[in-house]
Amino acid sequence: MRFYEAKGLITSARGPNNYRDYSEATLGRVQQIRELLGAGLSTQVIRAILPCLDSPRDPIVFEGVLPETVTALERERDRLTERIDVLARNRDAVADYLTELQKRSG
Amino acid sequence: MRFYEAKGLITSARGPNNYRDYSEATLGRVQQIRELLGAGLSTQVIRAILPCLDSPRDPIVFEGVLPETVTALERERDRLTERIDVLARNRDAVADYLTELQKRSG
DNA sequence: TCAAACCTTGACCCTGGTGTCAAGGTCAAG
DNA sequence: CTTGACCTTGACACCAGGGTCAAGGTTTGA
Repeated sequence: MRFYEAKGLITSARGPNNYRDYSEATLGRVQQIRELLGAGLSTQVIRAILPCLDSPRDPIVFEGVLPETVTALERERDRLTERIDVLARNRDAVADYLTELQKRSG
Repeated sequence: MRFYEAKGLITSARGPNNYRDYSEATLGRVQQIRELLGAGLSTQVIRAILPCLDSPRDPIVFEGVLPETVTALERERDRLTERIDVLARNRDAVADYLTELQKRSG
């Protein structure tokens, strides 16, 4: 999607035709982005954490990371953990309800 | 929010004034709804799973549950688990990246 | 050469979840 | 009674993520 490009999530090289030329790594990233969007993350959060997600043919860079970036990543990590906790708690509630239902009908 | 009421997530009794009268249980539900919305769930999913989330002063009902409802809940439970897996995987990737950074700078 | 198939951009429209604002009804205090 | 604070509804506008469609350029193949 051009939307992702406009948001700075992916970059595309342009041929002399002005046609977009997606690298293999970019296609892998698109998969990751769709997965994360489907999981409820916003493009802002995805853009923040994308650099530390390994994708095929696109090694992670560890040098020259700003302290500001590190604190932002720590914050996103914690927010992800909170989000996971909320979802897990409610998933467990649904699961418990279902097992209770089965216990009563069994 | 009236939005939640329009979506069928909460109900409000009306006094003779036509003013909304939120019960204590409803206020608790609003908290849950906000939490789930913040975690990236849609109001449709929330409406589906709300009935099996216990809230203060509002016991869960186990009788007269349609088989259709049960399968819907099982589906939502599985979708929640998928979502949690995606988030946990990426959270771990961020965390691993951060520890690797610290290892290199330490 | 010429048409079909593809790409580009830009302009729209749509759905969800929110915020705000105006026009009116209701209530309590002065 | 009157003023101000609250509530109601409906109509907006907003942002995010996405889809579609027209107008124009490019490539490919007949």
